[in-house]
Amino acid sequence: MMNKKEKIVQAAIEVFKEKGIEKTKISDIVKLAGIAQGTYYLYFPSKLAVMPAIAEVMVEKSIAVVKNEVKRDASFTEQLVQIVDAIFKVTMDYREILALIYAGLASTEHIKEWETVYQPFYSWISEFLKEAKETGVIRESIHVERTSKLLIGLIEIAAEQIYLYDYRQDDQAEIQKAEVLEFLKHALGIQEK
Amino acid sequence: MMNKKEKIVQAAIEVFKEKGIEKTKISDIVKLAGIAQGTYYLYFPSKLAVMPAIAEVMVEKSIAVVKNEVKRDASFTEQLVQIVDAIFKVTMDYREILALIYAGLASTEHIKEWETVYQPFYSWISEFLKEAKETGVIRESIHVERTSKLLIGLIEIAAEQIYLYDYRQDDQAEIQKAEVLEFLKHALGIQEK
Amino acid sequence: MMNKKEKIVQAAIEVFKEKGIEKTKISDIVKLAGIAQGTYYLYFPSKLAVMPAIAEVMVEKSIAVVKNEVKRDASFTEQLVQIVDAIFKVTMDYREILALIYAGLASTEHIKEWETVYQPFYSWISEFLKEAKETGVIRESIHVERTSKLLIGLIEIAAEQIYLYDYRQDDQAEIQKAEVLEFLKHALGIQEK
Amino acid sequence: MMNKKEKIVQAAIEVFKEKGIEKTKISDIVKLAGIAQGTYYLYFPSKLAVMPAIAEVMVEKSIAVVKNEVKRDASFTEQLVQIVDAIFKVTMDYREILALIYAGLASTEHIKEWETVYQPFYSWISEFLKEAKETGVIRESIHVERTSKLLIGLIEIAAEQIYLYDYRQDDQAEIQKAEVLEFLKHALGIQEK
DNA sequence: TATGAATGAGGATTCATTCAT
DNA sequence: CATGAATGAATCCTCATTCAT
Repeated sequence: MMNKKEKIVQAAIEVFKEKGIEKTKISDIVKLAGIAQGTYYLYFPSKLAVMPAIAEVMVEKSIAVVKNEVKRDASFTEQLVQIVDAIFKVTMDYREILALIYAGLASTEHIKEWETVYQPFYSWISEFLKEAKETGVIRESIHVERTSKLLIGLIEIAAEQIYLYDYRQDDQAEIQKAEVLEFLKHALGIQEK
Repeated sequence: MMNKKEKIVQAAIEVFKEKGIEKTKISDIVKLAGIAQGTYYLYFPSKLAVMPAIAEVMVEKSIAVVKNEVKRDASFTEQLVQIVDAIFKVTMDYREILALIYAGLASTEHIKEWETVYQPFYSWISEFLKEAKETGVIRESIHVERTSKLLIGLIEIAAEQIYLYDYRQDDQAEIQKAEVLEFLKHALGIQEK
Repeated sequence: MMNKKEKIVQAAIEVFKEKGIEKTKISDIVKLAGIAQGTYYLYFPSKLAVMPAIAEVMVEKSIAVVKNEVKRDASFTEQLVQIVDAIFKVTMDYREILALIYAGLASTEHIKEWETVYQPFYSWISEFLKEAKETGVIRESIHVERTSKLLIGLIEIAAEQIYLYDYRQDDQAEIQKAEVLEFLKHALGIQEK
Repeated sequence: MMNKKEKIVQAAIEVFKEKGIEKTKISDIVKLAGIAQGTYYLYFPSKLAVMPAIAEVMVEKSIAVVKNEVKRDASFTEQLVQIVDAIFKVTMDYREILALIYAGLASTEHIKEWETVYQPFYSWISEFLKEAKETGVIRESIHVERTSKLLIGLIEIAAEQIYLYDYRQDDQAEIQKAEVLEFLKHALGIQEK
């Protein structure tokens, strides 16, 4: 049984996703969470104050999807494909929330928390790159920490562009994935036999 | 002497930058623009309807900076360095307002206009890549239109990461620029003598 | 045709009188005033901010009633009777408002305005006492300004006691009036032939 | 060691005095009293229900001060001076809370209790007047019960006027006391050899 | 075109009160 | 008796939008 705070965060994610940030009413969130209006304010002092908690959950979800999709015993290239697939999937599913987290965090003092929240994701990718670098699969000159951020950022951007610009999403998504993958392979300097 | 529409757009940029989207009132904008409340609605049908016009101005500024910084007679790699410099500069200067535009457009039906507005920027980069591809400076497999979007997106993301995560901005910015440049060179498969 | 501000003040007096301060909603006031909810806030920044304006109107009403009831060509004692009658009437009619003006003013920063607002009433009574003192109708040792305040205060208090304590108001009011009149006559040292 | 009910009353006096009626929350009161929110309702059925208890404590304080200041073996006039001094002192010290009580009682059905609560004070003054009347020190026509209320009301009003209207309180208070005393002496028709 | 007073729907927030423990 | 987490009704105020001038 979830505690009330978790219920609120889950409900908030759901409703924000459904309605967007402006249209969402606290009453929608608490209705879905199955609690009273006032109870919300026992846990969060304002409408926007859930944002950091949501951000945390979303990043956890992203990591979980990536960890689940990626087969660690596959080849590096295969794993890269899986990572792109996973990030595209998460971004497509949750792009509205991700956008509003960004806007929500940006419009408050919570923006500093973003780095902390994303850190586990970066760390996982860093580790992935580090192994590949050590086995010579990617170029020697890669700086794994900084590259992990560029890599995640690039794939997210690529996924968002699909959503923004293309309406025939299904095939365009595959084309864009292929493009970003090709881009990434060269960027990482993959040398796989 | 600016006409009223321009005054509104300039004032809106100023106020949105100052207060963020939620906190900005039409009354703030018209006060700064020196016009009456009702006059706003002669030019824009709603609060968010000014966003595309703002976006347009901002993208024009971005393109102007890029065109100004890039020397078209330099080598491809030199021009790439200049492009990265230019986009970093614009993003650092206007990142707040750019985030707002994105959020503002995203929260309305105006989001489709984003592509139109950004198109001249993409076109310019596409042309730049096309020439390089024709002269064999970058790899043959590049799809210039899609790559132009990835390239701009990647550089912007890289610049934003500096702002988000690093406080010692001056030296970190240079390191990040170098990293993204290296990343890009490999991604594009540069073959320069 | 009254302007909007006056309409609001009149409606506020009416509704406060009817419902008391806690139970009164802004929506009640604007409904009675025949204006929109938001219009209220064009003229007064908060619910309690009408209070000084109400106070002013109430004191004006009090003075008007007194001036209307008192026949200036009657004897001093007769005029005193009329003053007592007038203040009792006003206090009975508007005691709820008077109480909440007092509470409302007291709970804000507006309390200093009270003196200004009551001043015309004091002045009128002062003048009345001054004439009587000059013609030797009341004792020589009277300080007219200070006594005017005591006199008004005493009559108001006497009227309020009736309201507070006695339910058979009609006859009790007459007894209390007689008592306060007797009290006052001695206090003023009336010497009327 | 105080019992819980007393703690609540004391805390309520403190908080109401500090914040006024509207701004005071039950949570403030219980926090200061050092008890749980629910415990309040074991002793008082509503927020305003504590008002009569506060009133009682305040009136007890008033009576105690009067009894303490007044020397029963002094002459009537001297005792009158002492009564005026005592009521001025109490009113100056507690005028805010007294105003609140009045407003608080007035805004509920508890107002009827005010008479009961004040009764001991009235009785004490009545007794004082009765003795004076019997010994011929004050005029025969005095109705002692009704006059006791007028007397207390008049002195309180006089004291409040000092607070409201005069900032140089020290000397003004003495002048006002002298004025009200003179007023009272005549009103009561004192005949002291 | 320009004005700015007027509108009124809408929702975040508060807080007195309850009740399961 | 005591607790304090939970409740949810109640309302002030905001502010985008309109429209008579």
